[in-house]
Amino acid sequence: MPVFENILANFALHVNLDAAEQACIKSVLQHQRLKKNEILLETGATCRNIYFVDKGCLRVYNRDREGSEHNVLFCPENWWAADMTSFSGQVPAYYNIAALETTELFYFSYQSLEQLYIDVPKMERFFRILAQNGFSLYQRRINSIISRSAEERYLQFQHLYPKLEQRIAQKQIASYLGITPVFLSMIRKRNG
Amino acid sequence: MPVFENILANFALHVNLDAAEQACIKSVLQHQRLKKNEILLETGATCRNIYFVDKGCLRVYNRDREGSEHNVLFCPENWWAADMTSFSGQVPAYYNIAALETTELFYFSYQSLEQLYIDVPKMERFFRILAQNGFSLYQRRINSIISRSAEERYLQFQHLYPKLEQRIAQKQIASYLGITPVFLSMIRKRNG
DNA sequence: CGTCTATTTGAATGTACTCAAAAGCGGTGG
DNA sequence: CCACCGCTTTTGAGTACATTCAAATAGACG
Repeated sequence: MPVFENILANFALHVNLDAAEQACIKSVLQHQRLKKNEILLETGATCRNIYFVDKGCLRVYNRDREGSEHNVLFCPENWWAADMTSFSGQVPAYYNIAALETTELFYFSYQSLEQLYIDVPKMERFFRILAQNGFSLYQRRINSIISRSAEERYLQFQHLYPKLEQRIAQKQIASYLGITPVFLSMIRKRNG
Repeated sequence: MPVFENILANFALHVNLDAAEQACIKSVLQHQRLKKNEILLETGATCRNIYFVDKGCLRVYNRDREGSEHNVLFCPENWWAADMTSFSGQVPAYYNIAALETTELFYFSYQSLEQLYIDVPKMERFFRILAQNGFSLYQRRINSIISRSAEERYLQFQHLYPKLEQRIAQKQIASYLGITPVFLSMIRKRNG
């Protein structure tokens, strides 16, 4: 039986839910467990669910024509993950999503979330705020990439995702920073 | 007297509004005209309004420690502009917003939009979808910056903002691409 | 028309990449 | 429990992409 503590705390960051609303949400929330490297979504498929990471870590990435992968986002505990475009329009996804560790998720299917917007209108507000926050996170990330050197971005990564560096492979971080693993290794050497 | 045609068409992309709802929206929509280089929002101030560009073009940018500016977004006709974090939380802004041309805007103040979410719940949906779309636009932009060369990004810029290149200064585009105006000039030379 | 700013051009420099090889580390099976 | 395999990280050398600085040219606007 899953524990709803983290996800309810997450909702509580933006909306106040009464017991009936919480019950309504719990009744449609689904639960899933992923092993390391398991794939949750593949480019071209439709992103049918929006995921809350209860434990573990996901990465959102895509593969370019040459076949190399680029991470756009890490989702450790208490982050939400989806290909937003694919999910909200129910169209083919641009991104892949995979587990970097053994991961436990809650998720809403597209249909159950649309119904939930009707049954619990506060959820519409919650996901609007969530999207806006994601929006501003990305806006700053763009800022960071266009205005800072790889070394500065690496230090920002450490700040945004405390302790994560110890949990995941360096090549994943390099991919997130937009540099090669070789160059990240050199940066790390410089920074003790 | 402003013409509501463009902005109503914009709402209609995501929600169907009846005459009463439209009237309600019109009654709180405000209008503003900006001259070229006029500033709409400055870093540190609170972003009190969310703007719809009816005519002209805005840029969203910030200034780094060394004093140089970095554009994160251009907003020509039919785009929405705000510092989302600042607006949605009513906290100090990270970005500046300024006009690249003579620009005509519609806008909602924070208070009037919060009230509008109550009076016209469809607007909650509209702005959730808007934020999600912005979110996915940025996600792809990050992808583009971390995986493509400056030259490829320049070609993508031309595709995302057709004709805009003719309207604004090259140094603005260079700032958006995260390169120097000098290097953009070299790229343009190569591409005929 | 003159002034101010933007763009172009060129040379030298620095940042980050590729390729290649060696070293380290984690898991699996004997 | 250790040895081996495969993958990740490190190290080094040479290269490509993008920058800085400086000067010349072109454009915009009062």
